Amino acid sequence: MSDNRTKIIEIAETMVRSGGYNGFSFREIAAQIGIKSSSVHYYFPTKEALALEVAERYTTDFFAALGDPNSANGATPEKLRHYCSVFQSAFESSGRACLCGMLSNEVALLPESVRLAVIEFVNANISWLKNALSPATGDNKTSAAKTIYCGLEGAMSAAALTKDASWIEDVASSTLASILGEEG
Amino acid sequence: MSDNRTKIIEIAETMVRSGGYNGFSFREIAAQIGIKSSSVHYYFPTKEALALEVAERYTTDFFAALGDPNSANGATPEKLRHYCSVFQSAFESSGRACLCGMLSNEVALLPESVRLAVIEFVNANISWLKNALSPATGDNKTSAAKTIYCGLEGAMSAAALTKDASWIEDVASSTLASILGEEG
DNA sequence: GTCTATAAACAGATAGAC
DNA sequence: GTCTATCTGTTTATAGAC
Repeated sequence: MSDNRTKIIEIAETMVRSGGYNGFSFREIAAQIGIKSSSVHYYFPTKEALALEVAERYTTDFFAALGDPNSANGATPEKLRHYCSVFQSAFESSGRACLCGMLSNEVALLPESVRLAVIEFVNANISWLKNALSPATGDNKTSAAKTIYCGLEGAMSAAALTKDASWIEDVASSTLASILGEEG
Repeated sequence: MSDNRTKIIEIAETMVRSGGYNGFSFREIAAQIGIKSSSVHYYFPTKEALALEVAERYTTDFFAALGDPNSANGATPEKLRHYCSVFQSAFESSGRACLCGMLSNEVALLPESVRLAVIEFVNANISWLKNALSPATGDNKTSAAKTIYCGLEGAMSAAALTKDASWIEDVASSTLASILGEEG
């Protein structure tokens, strides 16, 4: 695996998380590495191919950080707090919003393959949360999962806008308090 | 007020809500009206000026739909349900995400005046919610307001991605149930 | 108020030399 | 694997005719 190939994906991720799908270009990625845009095309024939690989790598890394929701280690409260902390460090290490949260808003201009990758990220988050929630949540498991996920995505967006990580902390603790409270 | 001026703002709003700040162009707006891009420049000298007016009009219309949070008509539960319904109809009438939620993610590429307009929208939402929340919420009023706002923004984004309005319904009812439950 | 014409920059993408 | 050169189309924006 070439070093430049990895650099391209990393720079592209940063740029997408700053300006969305239309916010990155082969020319600017190349300039940041010190090569020409045609060399970027050597690794990724099209913009769609590059964006897709960025989304897939982001999803892989994100779920690697999350770990197994069915793990015997830790009960529901610990698992949910861990989930929130992954969002928090995703923001704090970059000062940027979630890649897939960013792309979600841009459905209309995404190539089909990228759109499907983003939907996959969302579905995987809901699944993870449903597995982490204890049976006591009952019939509302899906709603609870959606509420946690959407709250954190919205909080990351507000945190990026205001450059203030406390949005994520506040939303996380408030949301978890009510959901865990209901579980007793 | 010229008819075309209004059309320009309306089309620009639709386009920004589809593809963000980089997702609209003078040429395409002109084409949809049936004029030339130079005629769009007659009304709005720069892209920044147009985007700013779009954001301001969106904010004005949004808070007109919300009404006065201090109104004597209706208690906290009714006010909060009304707040959620405004997000819901903003999605259902367009199938698109929130204009300011969209732009929030794109801070890095926004002109300063537009960035400030988006922050103003966010702050105004938090203020509205804090006024609508009953004193019983106590010290956590700000966190509760942030949680409601971020949850709905995230839900609008997911709804736009999946073309499924139920995200907003689910997050709204789940979030309100816990906050109103805490208030007794 | 709308047009033509144009500028200067940038986009994604390709062909072919080295 | 990286380069030069180039194509085609797009962007924001301006000058000036009508």
